[in-house]
Order: sequence, then structure tokens, then C-alpha cells
Amino acid sequence: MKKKKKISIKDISKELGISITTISFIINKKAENKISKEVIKKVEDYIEKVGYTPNSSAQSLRTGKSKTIVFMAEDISDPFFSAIAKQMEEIAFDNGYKIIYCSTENKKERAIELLDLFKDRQVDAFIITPPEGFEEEMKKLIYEQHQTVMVFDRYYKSFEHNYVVLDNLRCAKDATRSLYDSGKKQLAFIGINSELSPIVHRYEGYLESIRSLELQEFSLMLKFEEIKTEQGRKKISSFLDKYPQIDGILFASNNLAINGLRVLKQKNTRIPEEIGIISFDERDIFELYSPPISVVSQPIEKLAGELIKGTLSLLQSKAGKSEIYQKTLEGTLIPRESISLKNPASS
Amino acid sequence: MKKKKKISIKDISKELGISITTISFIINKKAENKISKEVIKKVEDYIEKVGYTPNSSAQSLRTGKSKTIVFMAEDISDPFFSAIAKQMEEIAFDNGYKIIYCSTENKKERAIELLDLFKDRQVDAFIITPPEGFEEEMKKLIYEQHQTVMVFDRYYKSFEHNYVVLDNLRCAKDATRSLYDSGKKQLAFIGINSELSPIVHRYEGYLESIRSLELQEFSLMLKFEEIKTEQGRKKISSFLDKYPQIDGILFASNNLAINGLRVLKQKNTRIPEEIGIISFDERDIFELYSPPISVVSQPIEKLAGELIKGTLSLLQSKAGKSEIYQKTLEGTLIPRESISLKNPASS
DNA sequence: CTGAAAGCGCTTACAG
DNA sequence: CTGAAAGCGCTTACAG
Repeated sequence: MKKKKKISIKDISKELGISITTISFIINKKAENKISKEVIKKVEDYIEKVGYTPNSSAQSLRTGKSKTIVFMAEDISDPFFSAIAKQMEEIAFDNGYKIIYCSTENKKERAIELLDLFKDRQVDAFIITPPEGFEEEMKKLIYEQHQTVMVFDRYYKSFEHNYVVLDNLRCAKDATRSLYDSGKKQLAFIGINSELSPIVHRYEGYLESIRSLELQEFSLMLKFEEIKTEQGRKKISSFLDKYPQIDGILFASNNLAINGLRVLKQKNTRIPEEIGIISFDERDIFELYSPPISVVSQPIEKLAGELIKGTLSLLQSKAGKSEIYQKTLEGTLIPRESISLKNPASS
Repeated sequence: MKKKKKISIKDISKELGISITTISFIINKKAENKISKEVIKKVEDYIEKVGYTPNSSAQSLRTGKSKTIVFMAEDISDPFFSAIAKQMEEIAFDNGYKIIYCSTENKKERAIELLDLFKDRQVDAFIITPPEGFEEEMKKLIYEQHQTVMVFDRYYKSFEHNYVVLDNLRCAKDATRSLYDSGKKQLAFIGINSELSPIVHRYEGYLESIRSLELQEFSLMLKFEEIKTEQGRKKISSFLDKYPQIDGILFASNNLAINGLRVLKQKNTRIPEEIGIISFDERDIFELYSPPISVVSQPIEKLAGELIKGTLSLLQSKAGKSEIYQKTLEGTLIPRESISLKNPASS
């Protein structure tokens, strides 16, 4: 009734009359110029035949490496993060690594808890989207605990670290410009009250554009907890009531836009005739919405690829000098009917 | 520059002048009636102070348990599975377990590859949504390799196993009935050509309802690969052209419904006036669609809770006799404007 | 109530 | 070209 006893190097050694050392060398491809071809062949064939795989706990105990990477996302059930996770997973597996996922919910306390859980727990590297106010903890993790850390989706200016992020400033700038080019002149930014770099940069990108176009600023910042709530809707609603001249909105995130669309639907606002809309982050809902919503789409495969390959390469080079891995990727504006494609600016 | 050398039981032993054995007992809460309270207190305080955590690789090597559970989902980036994953994660962590996720894409070969990857790799249990045609492999995994396996979202009749599933038959039956009650009489089922139990049972539920109502059957089964594609849309489109009398559709999955909605949008079919719609599986898109789409919603928290708690309890009892854990949960029909709520059946 | 010791399955310096 | 042996950090039967 018990699982079959797993075969070990020792068993192979006995069976083949070859020492454990030799077998270990062969398994770890360190046999070059050391072990005779016949022995290698013999061992490899036998391993193949009995389907031997090394006990990873023993390897891990011995080497101090666990072949495990933790991906601490803001929310792993969010389509953006789960898509990233899935892409990374495959590449990681192909390289013999496992990934463990968890979600911070953008809560500092939760992130600390999770980090604690993994601390000194044979995790080779962390890929983290730090929550609000986590700068000091990240610095500690990297510079005091000397963990291998890749920061995702945001970054800090106060210290050097590895990261993979979107060029949020440029994306927001271009999106704002596109609203303008579609004929809208009273452009609003609906964002989040946050110090996280993507949110800050999206706002800055909006600001840069309206300044260079000499437009008036209309901006509303919700609290993080309000993004998906009735409370958030109320704020958006009264914001729009207060500035009825607004004819274009850039939403700083997909959840924000979804909540905003509910408000507009309730108000029976016609899109794009009365208000043109662009949101950050693609979601299938935007394509199917009536009318379809224009978005700044993030290059998910590229982001995931850079993240995992970058992390893996850091892990490789950890023996040598510590390099720094920093990538800023471009997004793509996908224009849809939520901005009048046929009415170019008539300024 | 290297990580701080981690503290071990031996270090504590030296520092406190207490044997390794005693310390291990205390850590593992096996100290009751064996170790004096003063010693326990002394050790616990010291552990607290230096922040000692046991090396999990060593524990794993010694005990043969890894405190790791693999969740092999159909597609971890699907909102349904990622929501389940997130819920399970937390409970697992609280119980000292890690979860590793992967996606089969409903491909048998991929699932075999993944299983191979984890085989004998110190995984304590598997939570699996088996792909098409995986019955024999599942049987082997459970009855030859004696792994602890929880099957999710589907189940087999040919052998006993642990599972957590939705009561798909009843849900489909009720949904079909609701379409009828909303005044529709020519009810279609759009499903998938699959032997997986949920799909089969949803179809059977539909059949049972229309038979008891003495209605005509209209059904279309797509191939799995067509669900999200243009090819699928074409099939749905010509199906609807062929049977213009259809005035109600039950979609067997959310992706199917999303693709179906595209077809209906293109055809300018009015929902619910011309065709009433109900889909399986809640997604935020359904609530925001114009009109909002009625769905059979799965109890995600409950499902995730049963899955992980069930698995954990199997792991506990593994020492004793092997029990069987089988749960069938009810779904909830959420009626929205895609069925005429105000026009009750006038039969 | 407490401790010395074996052993889980590997890797790797060292010796030949 | 190959092997004997130490040791990674635990747990647990055994002895006292």
C-alpha cells in the first residue's frame, strides 16, 4: 500500500558495481574527461531503464540550492498577473526550477508575513511586485539578507536593484495624446493615490502631454481600497458631475476603468461621442464591451520572458560578480471604438 | 557578500548546552510530558530571539515529506482556476504547505510531461484537473504509484478516487428550466465535444430538462481547440442560421459563451428579445456586458476550501487507513437581463 | 526527563 | 580514470 521505495544512487552503485562518486559525476554532467565512455553509457542506460531521478531534498540539503523561485504578485488571481505567472512557469520548468506563487494584495503586512515564511527556506530567488510602502523591506532583503531579487512592475530610485517594468511614462503620454488626436480637449486622468512607480509615472505621462498641449488638468485619485467598490464609483461619479466639460478619460488601471465604465453606463454617457476612453492593461472585457474600449496593452510574453530569464541568469552568475538586470519594455496602444477613430483632431 | 550562514539546531545546542534531540522535540511539539517546562521555555525563547527556522530540505530528506502540493490546473491563467488557486494558497500556507501550479492546457502529453517532472520528487499530494483521455494515467498515479491525489472539476466512474466537483447535471437542468420559464421554448445547448464529466453532465442536464418539458433538442458541440477561435464562431454562426427558431441558448462554459456573444453581436441579435442566454461560470465580463449575461456561478471559495482542506486531511490520515474524500457542490443561477426576467413562462 | 548516534540521499574535496 | 569518506541539518528509535 506504500509508495514504491524510491531508487537511490546507492542502489545503482550496488547493482552496477560502480562507485557512488562516479555515478554522481555522470548524473551531473561532470564526467567529461574523467569517466570512460563505456561507464558513462552503462550508467546512463541503467538510469534510463529504471527511471531514476535524484532526490531533490538531498541535493538541496547538500548544495544549499532548492531550484525554487517565489513569485510574490500583487494578486495572482488578477488576469495580468496570472498570465505572467503562466508564461514564467513553463520556462522555469524547462530549466529545472519550480515557482511558488503568492499574493500580497498590496498589503505591506501580508508581504512581510510571506517573506518571513520563505526566509531562509531554501528559496533561490524572489520575483516581487512590492506593495505600497515596502521600499525599506526591499532594500533589506536585497542588501542585508543578500537574496536574489527581481522587482516586477515597479521600481525604486533610491537604491540599485534588478527590475522589469513597463515604460509607463511614455505609454501614458502617448495615450493622452491619442485622446487629443481623436478630437477630445478636456482630458481627465483617473488614477490611484499611490507612490508605486507605475501609477506615479502614468500620471506624470498624462501631465506631460496635457502641458505640452496646453490643456487643463482634471485628475482624480482614488484610494487603493476603493478601486473596485461602490465608494469608488461615487467618487468618479461626483468627479464627472463636478467637471461636466470632461470629454476624455485615461484610466490608470484596468480595474479602475471597469469601475468607471459602470459609472458611465449608469449615467448613460455615450462613448466615445460624449467621453472618449482609454484604459491601461488589456482584458477581454474591453474588446467585448459596447463600444470596445481602447487600451494600452502590456507585452505579457516579453515581460514574463525577461522576468524569468533575467532571474535565471542572475542565479547562474551568482557565483561570479553580481550584475544588475534592468529592463523597461514598451506597451502598445490598441485603438478601439471608445475613441473616435474617424474624427482626427481638428485643432 | 554571501548570505548569512543560517543557524542550525547544532548551533542552538552548543549555545544552550542542550542536546539536539531535546531541541528537535521541542520544535516539533513532541515535548509534552518529556521535557521540563523550564527547558522548553529556554529553547523557545532562544529560537524566537535568533529567528531560527528549520531547514526544510533536511526535514524533507529525513521524513520523506516535502510539505509541497502540486496543483495541476487546466489553465492557471483562466480566471476560474486562478481564483481557486489563490484561495487554496492561503489555507495551504497557514498549514505550512507550499503549492506549485502548472497548466495542462487540456493536453494529455503536457500532463504526462508534468507528472513525470514531479514524479518521485518529494511532492506530498496532487490536485489535478485531468485533461481529455487521462483516465488510465490517473488510475496508475493513484493505484500503482500510490500518490495522494485529489481530482478537481471532473471525476471518473470507472474507479474510486477523491474529488471535488460541481453538481453540473442539476445546474444545467435548472438553467435550462430558467430559460424556459423566461418564455423561451426553442432551447439550444452549445457545448464541447468532450468526455470530461462536467461537459457531459451539463449536456445531460440540458437534455433531461428539455425532455421533461417535451421540447426539441438543438445542440452544437465544438472541438476543444475551437472554443476561442474564428473557426468556433463560424460553427456557432451557421448553427444559428440553420435553426433560426432557436430563442434560448445555454453555453457550457464561459469561453464558449464569450465567443458566442461575439457571434450574436455581429449578427445584431437582440438579447434577450430574440435569444435568451445563460452561461456557465461567472466572469466580470458577464456582469458588464450589454445586456448583463445570466450565469451559473460556481462557489469558488467553497470549492477551493474543500479542495485544500480535503487534501490536507488525506495527508494527515495517510498514516492510518485510506479514506475517500468526495464532494459535490451546488452552483447558483444568477439571473440577469440576458433572460427576460419580467416575462414569466406563459405556457 | 534527556542525550548519543544512526541515517535520509546526495555532492565533492581528496587520494590514488 | 575511479572510489572511500565526510558532511549538509534534520528526526527518531534506543538507552539510560
